[in-house]
Parts: sequence; structure tokens; C-alpha cells
Amino acid sequence: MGLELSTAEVLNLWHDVHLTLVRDDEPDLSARQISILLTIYLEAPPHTVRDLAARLNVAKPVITRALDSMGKLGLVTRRRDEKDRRNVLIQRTVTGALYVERLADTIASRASALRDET
Amino acid sequence: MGLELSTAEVLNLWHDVHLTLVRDDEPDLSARQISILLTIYLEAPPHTVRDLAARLNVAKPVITRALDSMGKLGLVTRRRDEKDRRNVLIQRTVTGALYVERLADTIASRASALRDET
DNA sequence: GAAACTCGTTACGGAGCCGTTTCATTTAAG
DNA sequence: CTTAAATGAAACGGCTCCGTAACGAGTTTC
Repeated sequence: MGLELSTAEVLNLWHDVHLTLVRDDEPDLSARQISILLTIYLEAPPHTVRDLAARLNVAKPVITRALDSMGKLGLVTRRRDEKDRRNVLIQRTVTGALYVERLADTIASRASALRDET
Repeated sequence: MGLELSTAEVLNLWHDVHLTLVRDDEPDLSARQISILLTIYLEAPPHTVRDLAARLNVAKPVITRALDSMGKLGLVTRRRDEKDRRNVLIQRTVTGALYVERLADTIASRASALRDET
């Protein structure tokens, strides 16, 4: 179905979306942060620091710090796991959901705009 | 055409590609660097620092430093414009072309893999 | 209950990017 | 010619992120 993209199409898409993200005044998330954020919002809970670190193939402090900075932006929240109080459960927020939705809109919009070019 | 992507599709695509980029050991380029690199490789020359800065809506030193770091990675080169020696022309390299091609492959591969999920 | 283990965080030194200002070089205008 | 403008680079201070090595709190094992 509709996901057969040519080389030129995917590169233009990647270019246009990044251009849009750079131009606006939102804080640019790093590739790591994007990966973490979308993992949290796209995959089924629960999400723990350990799981995310293993999934992204990075050290645990990377996750901790990414949660710190994204938490400061209101994109995610942390909560202790009452079942096993060593664990921290990462949770979604309204702000984060809006951010993800806006990102999806940007990508989809740039994708459909590609039709008018080329 | 063929670029009508649903919200879920674009988010999964974005997620999967970033996950792939984070997992490998390549140095992650920032959003600004990606924008600059793809502008150079997708749009017709000549490219100058001034033009790129205006196009991305950032200050000129941002471009200079991005060219420094990407030049260190062998992704781009600089050359003086002999017609107007104030200008610097940014040029493509073989390494850079391979990098862009590999990025396109990653994106296209993740896009087609989406068909087997959902 | 003591020791070993697990989980997430903090601490530390190092590296990279950012925004602004300043500068050297080159070209254009008077 | 002299002056003004334009271009890209360098300098400076600040902020963020990184990787490794500790650390405290909680849990399991014996």
C-alpha cells in the first residue's frame, strides 16, 4: 500500500520537514530525544528507563537526562512504580501528545506538498 | 504522487528512522546540519554561506560552524569564489553523497517495512 | 537479617553547538 | 583614492549533551 517512496521523494520529505522544524521557534529535540518521545507515545506502556535504554542501545544516564530535559518542556512525566519501587514509569502528558500530533501534521503536510513540486 | 500518509504512518516512519540512526554508530547530525546538508545535495548550486543562512533563517556563524564540523566529517568542502572572492562556495563530496544515499535507503527501507506491521 | 543484585540518579570532565559581537578581506560607491 | 558596504570567519561566554564511574534506595537470595 501507499508507502513505496522513491529516493528523491524521501530525501525531499526529510529536507522539508527538518527545514520546517529549524525555522520555527520550538526547541529542536535531538535524534535521541525524538526516539525516546515517540517510543513512549507510540508503543504500549509501561516504559521504564532500563527498557528504553536497551531499546535505543544507549546508556541509562542518557535516558535519565533526556527525561529531565523533556520533562522540563512538559512532554513527559515520571512516576514511581508502586509494585516495584526501584522502577520509574514514564508517562505521557497532554503537552506531549499535542507536540507529537503537531509533528505528525508537519510531516504529513510536507509529504502532501511534495505532489505539487517535481 | 503516492504520498498520502496517515498520522500513524508518518509517526511510525519518523520513529523507526530515528531509532535506526541512533542505534548505529554514525555521528548524529543535528536538525540544522541535516537541513544544510540536504539543501546542498538536493538543490542546484551555487551555495553560499549567506544564502544558506537566509534559507534556514539562522545567523551566518551557524552555517560556518556547521560547515566546519561537516567538513571534518568529509561531507562537504569549501572553495573561494574566484568571481567574487568574498564568497565561499560550498561543494559536495563523494563521502557526503554516500551519506545522503545511505540516509535515503534507511528512510525508504523503514517506509516499506511499515507495510508488514499495523 | 546480611550479602548480592537491580534500578535509576548524580557527579565529573570533556566535547559540541548556540547567539552575539568583533574582525579581516574584498568589492562597490562617491 | 577614500569611504562605505558586504561576506565569511574568529572570539567569547553560556548552555546542553555525552560516557564513565560512582552512589542511594529498593529487592531478592540464602
